[in-house]
Amino acid sequence: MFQLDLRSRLPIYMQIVEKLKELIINNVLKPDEQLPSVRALAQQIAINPNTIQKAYRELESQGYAYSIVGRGSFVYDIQHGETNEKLEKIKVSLEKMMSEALYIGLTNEELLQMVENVSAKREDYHD
Amino acid sequence: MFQLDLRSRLPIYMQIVEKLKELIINNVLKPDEQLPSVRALAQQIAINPNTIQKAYRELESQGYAYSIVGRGSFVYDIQHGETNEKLEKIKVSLEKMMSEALYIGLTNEELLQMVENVSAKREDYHD
Amino acid sequence: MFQLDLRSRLPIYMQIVEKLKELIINNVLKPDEQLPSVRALAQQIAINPNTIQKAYRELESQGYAYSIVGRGSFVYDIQHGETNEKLEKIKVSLEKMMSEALYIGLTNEELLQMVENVSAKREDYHD
Amino acid sequence: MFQLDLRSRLPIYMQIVEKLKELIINNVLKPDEQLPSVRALAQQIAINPNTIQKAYRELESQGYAYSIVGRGSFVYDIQHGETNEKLEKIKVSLEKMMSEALYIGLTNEELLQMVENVSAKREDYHD
DNA sequence: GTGGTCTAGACCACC
DNA sequence: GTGGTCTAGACCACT
Repeated sequence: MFQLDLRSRLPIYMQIVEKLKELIINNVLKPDEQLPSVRALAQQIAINPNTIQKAYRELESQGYAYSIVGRGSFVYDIQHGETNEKLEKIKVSLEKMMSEALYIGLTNEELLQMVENVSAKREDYHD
Repeated sequence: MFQLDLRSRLPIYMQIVEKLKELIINNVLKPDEQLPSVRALAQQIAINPNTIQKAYRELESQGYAYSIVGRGSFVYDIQHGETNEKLEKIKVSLEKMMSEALYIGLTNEELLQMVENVSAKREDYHD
Repeated sequence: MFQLDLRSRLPIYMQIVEKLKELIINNVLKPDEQLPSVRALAQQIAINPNTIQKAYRELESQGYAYSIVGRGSFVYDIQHGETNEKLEKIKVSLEKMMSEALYIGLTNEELLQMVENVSAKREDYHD
Repeated sequence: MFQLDLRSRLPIYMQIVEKLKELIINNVLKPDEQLPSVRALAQQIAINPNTIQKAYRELESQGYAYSIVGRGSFVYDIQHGETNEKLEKIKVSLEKMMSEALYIGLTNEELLQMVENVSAKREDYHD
């Protein structure tokens, strides 16, 4: 589940952030569900607890989780937050990346197909 | 043309890479066209030539340029190369980013609209 | 009345303190009026009595309540006490916060308007 | 300049954050001005560099500073950012604190005087 | 020399 | 038990 690449340029704590965001976005971890404890996850993937905590803190400042001392860390229900700024930023990044993909050889049809796949996948979660 | 953000977290050489990629992707710099010389560009944007060189090396390793000793650097005609790996990578990134955008509130319609915009823009370049 | 946010970073006992202070400040709980008993409040909001007790102790040490063994806890009539220290502290905090608000874009007019609103609200309580 | 209270409940790194925010808000540290380096400040106030870095990171996530590897940390020009959410939050806090101050015994006149003082102080900086 | 990452290990507050 | 703070010390990328 947590396959880290210790040699990657991407810091370990960011890799953990990415993995967890993916689980949250794909609704594997649901709003208000508890994340593994800092110590437990640290032991499980054999990483220093401070690194895990750094990841959780980053997740928190990105609005994907919240922590309560003595209780644990939990998935933030994004419905409660304002996401307009984030959305604008991600739209800019998306456009750049789409342009690059088309340049490299992705066809319009393939791109549209991707959009449909992703959209369909999301709708499943709402069942 | 080269407006760098010296305050960005993104290293300067990577900003230069991004700018050049954008020019290449948007067909401003065409295949086999010569890139500005390291010294010329360094002087133009008031940056250490070493930084420019680093950017050009990175551009090369990403498959967007090639250099001929004693002649200079040129835009790589990506059609000639194998882009499957790159394409697969970018597709993975694109899917992740689309999922995230939908998660934080982008609607399917807005996403489709973005795709159409980007596609339309590309077709213009081919005129 | 006691809507606690179990997801908040603020410890539960401090949330209770804040709520009670709000009720006292807004004259809902009047001087020398009895506060709900530890057990009653604990049951009402489904929280461990120890936590309530801790809140009451904090309220006491902040000068908003006093307790009589065997009788219960009561609202302290702050007019009777020395509030100079508290007042000085809160004035310092207020100035800091006002400066920050102005720095991030609040206008003088908006700030004045806020003062008028708060003042007007207080005068109502005296009716 | 940096008088820390090691026995305070407020973590050291947050005390540093508060001090620096104060300097920024009061225009002592101006936009794009360089903050002391992590190591330099750590040595100056005899605190572990990691703690300073944590403070700088927090300052960054609050939108008051930005850091560039190899260059240093700098004051963020808040004009560039969107501050509406922050402003709404601080307005709520301000109203609560004003109510409390009036309850403890601050008069309307004193409160108005404070507003004028703070406003006047800010206008001076614009000269 | 700059900020950033990571580890190992200690101690604290909260519940 | 939970997350949070702090230290000491090593190593890396960027300029």
